[in-house]
Amino acid sequence: MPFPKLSKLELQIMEALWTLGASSVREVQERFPEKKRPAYTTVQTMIYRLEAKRVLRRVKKIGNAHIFEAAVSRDAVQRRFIDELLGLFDGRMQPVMAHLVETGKLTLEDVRDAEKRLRELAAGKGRKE
Amino acid sequence: MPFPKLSKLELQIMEALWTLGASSVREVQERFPEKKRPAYTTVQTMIYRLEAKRVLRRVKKIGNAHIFEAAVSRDAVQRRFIDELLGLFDGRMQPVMAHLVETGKLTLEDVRDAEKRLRELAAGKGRKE
DNA sequence: TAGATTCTACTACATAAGTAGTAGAAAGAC
DNA sequence: GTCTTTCTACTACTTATGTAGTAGAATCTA
Repeated sequence: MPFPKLSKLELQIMEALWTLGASSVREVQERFPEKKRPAYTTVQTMIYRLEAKRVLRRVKKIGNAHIFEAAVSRDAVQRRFIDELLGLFDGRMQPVMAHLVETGKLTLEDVRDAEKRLRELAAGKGRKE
Repeated sequence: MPFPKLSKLELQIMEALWTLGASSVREVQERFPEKKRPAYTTVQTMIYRLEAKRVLRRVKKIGNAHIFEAAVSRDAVQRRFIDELLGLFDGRMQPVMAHLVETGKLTLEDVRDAEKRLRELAAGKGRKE
């Protein structure tokens, strides 16, 4: 398998890297909302662990600080996450969708988009894009 | 807050209880596919822990075995899970939906249903229920 | 009722995840 | 060139999670 599972904090750190691009520990740390900002060394530790897992890598040095960048794509990781979650629900999407709609997480546009995509898929089913 | 977060295994155990209704440790254990079935005492331990968290409770005894039942609803737990997931993605639903469609997790029916619900909500917006 | 079976109630232990402190090296400020 | 700041590289500790063994009580079976 391409890469291991990421925990919540790890994912937050990756989010920072995906958003900011290559960054230092400090930059990642400061990406956390002040209220729930972990200590500098906490972020550092997590980054080191992610490095060990090959999920990110150090690309260069600026001043005395290392600069890190993501080594896996946001999409790949998200897919993995979603699959895990669905696995837990045993694929029963109905309640999931219902909740998304009720909480306004899903817009009509999102849904229409999905519908369009589904239609396309249906039309070309059997083919491997 | 009503109840704590559940880990993956814990969730699987709850799934068993939601599906089977009040059950013994043995019944829950046997709900796992043979290949990845944890030891009896593993399930027992998890059930005890869930009991400590008040997520389930023992309701009676049959023979020398305790019978447990869920003390929180499947819906409530699922909602919580979904919200967590979204939080991690920072609410960006588009990739989530895309992935669901691509992997066939979402049917056209699911989507149409959501669309209908959204329309209803839009029509009655501002109103509660 | 004696032996076999099944459970309970504990205990134990490994790995992961979250959190952070410390010592000393490097760089920046003047 | 010294003083200050900032980082790195370790180390440490706590809680959660997954996993399961053991001793002895309770129940079932002949």
